[in-house]
This record gives sequence, structure tokens and C-alpha cells, in this order.
Amino acid sequence: MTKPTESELEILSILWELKDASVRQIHERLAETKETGYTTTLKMMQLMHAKGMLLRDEENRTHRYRPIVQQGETQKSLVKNLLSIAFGGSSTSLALQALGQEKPSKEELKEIRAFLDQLEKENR
Amino acid sequence: MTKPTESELEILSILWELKDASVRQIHERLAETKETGYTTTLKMMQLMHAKGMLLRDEENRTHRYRPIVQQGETQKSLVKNLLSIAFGGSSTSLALQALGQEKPSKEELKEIRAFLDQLEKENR
DNA sequence: TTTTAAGTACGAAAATAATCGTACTATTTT
DNA sequence: AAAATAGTACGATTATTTTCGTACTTAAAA
Repeated sequence: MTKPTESELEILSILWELKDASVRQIHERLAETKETGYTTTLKMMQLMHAKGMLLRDEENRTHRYRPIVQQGETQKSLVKNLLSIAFGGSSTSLALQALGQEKPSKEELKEIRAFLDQLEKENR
Repeated sequence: MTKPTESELEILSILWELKDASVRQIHERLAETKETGYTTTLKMMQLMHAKGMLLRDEENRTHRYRPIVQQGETQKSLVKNLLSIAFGGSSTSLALQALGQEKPSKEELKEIRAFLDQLEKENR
């Protein structure tokens, strides 16, 4: 489990950010970047709820949804998948590819180095 | 362009490795990990050829295929996509996620550090 | 020279994902 | 109280991806 489709991910991303949202809110956000009908978003979220990806609070007329799968887990499984399917399992090439694409800030560089040091320490 | 589906990627991965292969060869490799019929693999590759993802050498009865899209480009676009859709554009979190998953060897650590140094140098 | 085996081509079905219209209900506005 | 507005539910359609059977062809084996 935990393998959201592209569209589901778009919705999840917004939910991870907002924690909790109505269909309307999500729809508004989606509509900023793409052409899509309200009922499409609605259906999508109903489906995700049915699949057990979203919790739904039905207290009020306007239902509110929140993600069940957490961002970290999903990222982990996506990376795992990408790693095995397109990078021959080499996390190094994936990391380099990513870092080359969007350059990290000074602080981030520091963070990465610290992480590497950590790894090295464990490794013995 | 250059957005292969999951199944297409499986085939591409093998082709990137072998450079050049018959349907039979690809099929044999796929069959190691999943249950699938020969004609399915064949059709898949024909489709990929029709889409312009694979070159086909029809000299001999047993056709040989080779990838047109190169691994690097594909990796790049996949990472770009993953980055924007699941990591809010932060290459650092993607990189850390990856490295945490499959730990780099000593040599790789060195390589990554060198890359970071390089980035830092450019950055001013 | 028959058979059998190994190929290709390709239509069509099955599975999965995404979109949307219509019906219905509850709330707000006029 | 009527009308307009904002919701949900959900079936049906479309698009895309994946799978596979059948027909046909060529080469190799018996």
C-alpha cells in the first residue's frame, strides 16, 4: 500500500501543508495550476477516503479531510521505488541528480554534510 | 515527452544495462521478478518503438531494440517530477531521504562530498 | 519434406485512472 | 417563503495502460 497516483499526490501535498481541508479549499488550490472541475476534485477525494488514504470529518455539512498516510512515509516509498526502478538502487546517483537540479543553500549544504558524517560514524 | 510509465521503465532499465537486446532477452529478465507473458513484453516494446522511445533493428528475424532516450535524461526528468510533486521542490530532503535508505559506500561518500564542495565553490 | 519451435503483428479485452454531468439536500440571501 | 448558492453522492464515460490470444511467417530439427 501507500502508492498514490499522480493526482492523489497533488491532493496529498496540499493536505500535508494545510493539515486539514475542505474539498473547496483543495479545489481552489488545484485550480491555480490546472484546469479541473469541482466535482472531479470531490470524486477524487471521496475515492481517496474510500481507499483509506484520507480521514473525513462529517460533523458539518462541509466535510473536512485530512491525510492518513504521512508525508515522510510516502516520500520514503516513492524514493524506494524510484531508486530501484530508475537508478539501479544507487542512492548516491539519485542524490547527486537531485542536488544538481536544485542547488541547496549554505545551510542545507551544512545539513547534508552533517548527515554524511553521521552515516560515516555509524558505519563502523 | 520522456515520461515513461512504470512498465516502460522496467524495460528501459534493462536496455540501458544491455545497450541492445531482443524481446526474448528482455522478457527473460522481466520474468525473473514478475509473472508476465511473452507477447505482453513484445507488445510493450512494439508500442515503445511506435512512440519513438526505442530504435529497432529489423535486419534479422529476431529484432533488436535499443533505447533512444538516455538514462540520464530520464532520471533527470523523473527526479524533477518527484521533487516538485512530493518534496515541495527541496532537493535536500529528497537527497537525504535517498541516502538514508541505501547507505553509500566510503567511496560514494567521498564522491558526494566532492560534489558538495563543487557546488559551494560555484555558489559565489 | 514435414513438424516443431521461435518469431512478429495486431486486435481486443481487462484493469486502472481521471473526468464530469445530474440528482438531490441543506443553507443563505433576497 | 422563494430563489439562489454551496454542498455531497454517485453512475457513467473517457482515457490510458497493461495483458493476452490468435493468426501468420520463417527457420531449424526430425
